[in-house]
Amino acid sequence: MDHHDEDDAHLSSQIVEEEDLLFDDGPSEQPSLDETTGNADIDKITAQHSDIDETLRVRLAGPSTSKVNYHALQRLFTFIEFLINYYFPIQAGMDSVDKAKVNEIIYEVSKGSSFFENERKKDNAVTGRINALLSKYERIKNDVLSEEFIIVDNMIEELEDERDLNQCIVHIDMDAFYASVEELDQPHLKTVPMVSFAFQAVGGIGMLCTSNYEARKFGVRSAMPGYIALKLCPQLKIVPLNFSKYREASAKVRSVFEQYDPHYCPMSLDEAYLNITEHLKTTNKSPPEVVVEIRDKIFKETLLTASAGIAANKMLAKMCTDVNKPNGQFYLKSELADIQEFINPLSIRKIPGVGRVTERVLNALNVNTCKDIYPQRAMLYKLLSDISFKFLLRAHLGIGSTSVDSEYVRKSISVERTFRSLSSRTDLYFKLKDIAQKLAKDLESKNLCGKTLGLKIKLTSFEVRTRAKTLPGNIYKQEDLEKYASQLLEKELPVSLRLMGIRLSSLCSRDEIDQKGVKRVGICTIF
DNA sequence: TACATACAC
DNA sequence: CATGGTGTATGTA
Repeated sequence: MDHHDEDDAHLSSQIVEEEDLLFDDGPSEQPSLDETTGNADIDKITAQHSDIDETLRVRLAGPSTSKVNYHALQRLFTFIEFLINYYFPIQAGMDSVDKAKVNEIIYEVSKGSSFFENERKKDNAVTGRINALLSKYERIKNDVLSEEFIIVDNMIEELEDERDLNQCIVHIDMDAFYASVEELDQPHLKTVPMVSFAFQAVGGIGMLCTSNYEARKFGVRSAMPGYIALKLCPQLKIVPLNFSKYREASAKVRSVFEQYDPHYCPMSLDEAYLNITEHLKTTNKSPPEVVVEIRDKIFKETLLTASAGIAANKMLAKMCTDVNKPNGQFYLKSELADIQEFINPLSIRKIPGVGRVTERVLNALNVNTCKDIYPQRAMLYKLLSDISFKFLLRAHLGIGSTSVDSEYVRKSISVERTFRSLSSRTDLYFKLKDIAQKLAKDLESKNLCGKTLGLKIKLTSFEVRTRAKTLPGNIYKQEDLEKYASQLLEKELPVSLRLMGIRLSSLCSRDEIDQKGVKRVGICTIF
C-alpha cells in the first residue's frame, strides 16, 4: 500500500473503490411510486419512534446501503422487483430479492460485538437529533411562513444566477475496477463471486475492497468485513490486492482522458470528471457520441468497461453515471425542463453529499425525493442551517459546479493504524512512535510542515476521540510529532485502544519557513 | 480553535 | 475470533 506516485498524492491511499450503488438503492427510491408521491404532506410528520431494528440494520449493512422501510416496502416489493426486472433486465447487482435477508444476516452476525454496540449508540444519537428537529418543527408547524417563502424564493433567484448551462461535463467511472483488473489476469474469476481484500486489521481476512458483479448478487460489497462476506457467500473467492496493477490500468485510462480534457480531474484511480466543452468544438460529434468514443478507447486500451454521465455540471453528471451502469452512459440535455424531469423523481440519497444520516433526517421531515424539497422549502429553511439548506436547494434545482480542475491544495495530512487492542503505556507509546515516523516520512516526501497537530484514538469499545493542539510554530520532524502527540495522549490514559492516528494541518511548504518555524510572508507592496 | 459528525472514495 | 485509511466540510461551543 506504499505508493509514492506523486501524481496521485491525494489519492494514493484510497483503498476502497466506488460504492456498490446498484444493489443498494433500487428499492429505497421507489416510494415515489407509492401513494406517498407528490407533495409531502406536512401534517404527516410525526415523532420518530426509534425502531432500533430497522435503522440499525441499515446502518450495519454499510455505508452504501440505504433505508429499507420494511413495513411500507414489503408491500411494494413484488411490484418493485417487477419494475426493476422490466427496466434493467440484465443488470447484475440489481437483483435485490434477498436484500432484507442480507441485512438480517449482517445483523445477526454482528449482534453483541463492540462494533455493534457502538453502532447502536451512534444510531440512537441520530434518532435524538431527529427528534430534536421534529420538536422544533412542532413549534413552527402552524406558522404561515409567508415571509420565509419570500426569502427562499429570492434565494432561488440568486442561485439561478449561478446556473451555467454552457459547459459539457462528463463523469466517468470504471466498472468494479479492481475486480475487473483481476479478471483480466484470471478470466475464470469472471463467473465466480470474487472480491479483492485489504486491511489485515485485527485478524481474519480483513475488510473487502471491491467485489465483482457475481459477488454483489450475494450482497457482498466493498468495506465489508471478510468474515461477514463469507457468511453471505461461502463460495466467495478472495483475491489479494495488486495496487501496482490498478495504477497501471488507471494510467492507461487517464491517458485517454488527457486527450479529451487536459485538465481532467481524477477523483480516484477509477473515477474522473472531464470538461469536454472545448473538445466538442473540434468535432461534429454530439456529446454522447464523444463519450462513446472515450469509453471505446478505454476499452481498447485496457479491456475494461466504464460507465459515464454527461450533463451540465458535476453533480448532474455524477448522478447520470448511475443510470446505466455498468458499461453504459446517460446523457442529460442541458435544458431546464430535462434537468427538472431528471432530478425530481430521484431519491435524495442520490444527491452526492447526502448519506445515510442525512437521508434519515430528511425522510423524517417527509422529504423523500428531490421533488419534495420544493414544497417543504420554507419549513426546511427554518429548520436547517443556511449552508445545508442552500445545498438542498441547489440539488433540487440541478445547479452544480462546472469547474473541472486537477489543481489541488492539501489542507491536512495524517497517518492512522488499527491494531490488536493495546493498553499498556509502553505499547501505546511505541505505537505512537511508529505512526509519527510514518507521518514524518510522508511530510518529508511532500516537503510539508504544519502547526496544528491532532491525535485520534479509537477505544476498544470503538468510541473515537480526537484531540488537537495548535503550536506556536511549524513542525515536521518525527521527534516533534511524537513529542506533541504524546502530550495529548498522556491526558487520555489509561485507555485500551484499537486505533491511533496523528494528523497535521495548517500546512505550508517547508520552503516557505525559516529555521524558527515561522512562516515567511511574502512582502506585499503596493508600489 | 477544538471537537464531533457526516461524507466520499 | 473478527468492521479500514485519508481527506474535506460543517456545526457547535
